[in-house]
Amino acid sequence: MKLEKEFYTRTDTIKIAKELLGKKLVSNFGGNITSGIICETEAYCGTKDRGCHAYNGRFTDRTKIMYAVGGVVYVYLCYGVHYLFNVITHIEGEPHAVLIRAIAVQDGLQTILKRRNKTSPDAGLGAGPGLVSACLGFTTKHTGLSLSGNKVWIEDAERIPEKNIIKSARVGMTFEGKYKRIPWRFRIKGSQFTSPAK
DNA sequence: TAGGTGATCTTG
DNA sequence: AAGATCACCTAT
Repeated sequence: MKLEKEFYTRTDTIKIAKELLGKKLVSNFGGNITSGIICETEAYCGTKDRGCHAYNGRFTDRTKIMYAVGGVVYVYLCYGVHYLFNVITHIEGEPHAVLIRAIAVQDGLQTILKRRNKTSPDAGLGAGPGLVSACLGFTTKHTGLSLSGNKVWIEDAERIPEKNIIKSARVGMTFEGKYKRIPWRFRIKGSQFTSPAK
C-alpha cells in the first residue's frame, strides 16, 4: 500500500520521521523499479530549527520547495558530489522535511548495482544519504515530484516499535545551541544498513 | 583522514 | 564577482 498524501501533511515531523523507518522507498525511472527499506532518517523542523535549510525563514530557489504542502520530494546537491533525498512534510508554509539517510536495498538490484558501479551487493550499498540517491537514481531534477505519483512513492509497512528506534543528534551540525544536540536522527536498532555513527 | 566537487549564499 | 560554506563518500 502506497502511503497517502495525508501521511505527509501531518504536522508532527518527528513522528513522521520515526514512522518512516521500516517502510519501503520506491523509484520508477525509465521502467526500472528500484527500492529499499528505510533504516535511518533525520527530521528538519521549520524556520526555528538552526539545522534546517529554511532556518530563519530562508526562502530561495533551492529551499522554496520546503514550504510546499507535505508529500513532495526535495533533492539537493551536497558538496558538489552527492544528491540528498528529502520528503517534505507539514502544511503549506511550514518548511519541514525528513532526510532519508540509509536504506536496505530490496528490488531492482541489477539496476542499483549498475548505478553504484558495483558488481556485488553488500550492507553498505545504501548506507548513507548520498548513497540512497545513488541507488535509487535521484537527482535535483526530481525536486517537486509528488509522492502520490508513479515515479517515487513510499509503501506502508508495520511500525517499528519505539524501543527499537535509536535516537541521536543529527550529523553535520556545526553551529552551537539547542538544535546541535537535539535527538532528531532515528535509526532502526541493530540494523547493519545504517550510515556510520558519529 | 583528507580531498574532491559544484551549487548556493554572503560579502564587499 | 569572488570566496566561504556545505545534512558526504571514497580510497589512501
